[in-house]
Amino acid sequence: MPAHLTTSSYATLSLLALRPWSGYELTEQAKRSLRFALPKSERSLYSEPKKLVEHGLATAADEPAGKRPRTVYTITDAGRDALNAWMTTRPTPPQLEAEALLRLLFADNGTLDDLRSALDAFAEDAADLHTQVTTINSSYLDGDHPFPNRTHLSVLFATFQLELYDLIERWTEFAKTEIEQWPSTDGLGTTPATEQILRLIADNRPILENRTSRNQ
Amino acid sequence: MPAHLTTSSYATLSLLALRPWSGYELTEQAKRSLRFALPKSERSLYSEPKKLVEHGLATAADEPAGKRPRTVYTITDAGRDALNAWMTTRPTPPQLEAEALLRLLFADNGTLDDLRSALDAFAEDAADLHTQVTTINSSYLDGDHPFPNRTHLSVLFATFQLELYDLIERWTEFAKTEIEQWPSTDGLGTTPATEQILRLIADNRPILENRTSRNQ
DNA sequence: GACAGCATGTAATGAGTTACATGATTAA
DNA sequence: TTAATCATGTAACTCATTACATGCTGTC
Repeated sequence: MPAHLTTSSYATLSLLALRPWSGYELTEQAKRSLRFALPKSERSLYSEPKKLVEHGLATAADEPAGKRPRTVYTITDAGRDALNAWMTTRPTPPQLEAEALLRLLFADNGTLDDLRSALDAFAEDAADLHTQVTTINSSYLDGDHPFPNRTHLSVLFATFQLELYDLIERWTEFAKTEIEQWPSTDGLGTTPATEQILRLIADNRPILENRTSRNQ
Repeated sequence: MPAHLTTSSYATLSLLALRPWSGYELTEQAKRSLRFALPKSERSLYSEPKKLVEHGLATAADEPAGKRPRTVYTITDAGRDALNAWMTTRPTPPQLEAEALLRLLFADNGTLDDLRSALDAFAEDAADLHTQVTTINSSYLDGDHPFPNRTHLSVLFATFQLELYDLIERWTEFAKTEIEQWPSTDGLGTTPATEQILRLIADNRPILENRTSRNQ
């Protein structure tokens, strides 16, 4: 009995729905697109297609490139059906993994400078990703999309990334302004600023808006 | 040679820096706080403290509760040093896992209704998390924090979550408005709306602001 | 005193990452 | 022709999740 299908399996299947790919091509493609929605499935895509074949959702064909073996995977009708069915199910909740936030939460184990560096790195990484997404999408204006009839999807998809990275950059600025007031990382407890933020939270009012540019 | 220390190890170590915990308590605590920065370390926290002990960063004491074994872990000086050192290193880039976004990227394998449902679920999950964070933090106003002298950290930490969930809710609204114009999920390619968005991206101008409330 | 639920932990399984190996292709 | 890099895949290992086992605690 083959193992159960995971989100990574369906992501792989979704790629196969576009066209047949070799294992290597799948990992490359995952690095480009899947990475922004399912980062973990980047390297594991050598085992996923095999699982799909076991389930009858794809077929494997050996197409040696020279003397090297090369396996090309193709989706089956059953695979398309499975994909259709998956599309009707409820997606799992979003999860953010951000080590920089962990550093903030436990910042009292380090210095203020450590915390500032962590926040700077957070913003930098977001700016990098921002640039990547902008570059790729700008090229679509020149008709450079690998699947031109899917541009409407990938562009709407990209808007989320851009907003997210923008948020990270704006929030980081805010956080850095807040900690400028701190004499140290530890033991401060409920500072006046903390209390103001807590009131905003309790009243469900926006925080960055109310505290940014109102210089401390 | 014990296995290498991961981010989860340091997260565990950070909790131990607060006070000693049993294995069970650690997993419970992880569900509360760590979950928002490092979602994966929720259940794996039974093996992490053992690894810390192997490295000499924590000690394990058997404190049976009745006849049941119960192991309580305590951080060592070497553990605090390791934590200090970790705090000076660069955090890894943030990663978002969002199956709902995957559904959007490959929406042409399903119906428009499937896509709408996925987006609704995305917003709902964000609203849920939003409520959770608001509830917990509101209680801090009544002095209800388990580590009162750390309130400044956990509240600033929470502001990021709130902004993120708010973004998800706003973006979802935007995305739903965009797809209202679509006759189907597949084959649209570069629609007029898509092209306008692409221009905003290329010019590095904000997207939601420019397209929301300008009714299509 | 029986049942539900909390507290506690181990074991088994499956997923994801890293390291490695090796053939093809291109640049110098 | 050597070196560098790309394309291709396997194997080993670590990590994460799930399932399970068992004892305590309260309550009706």
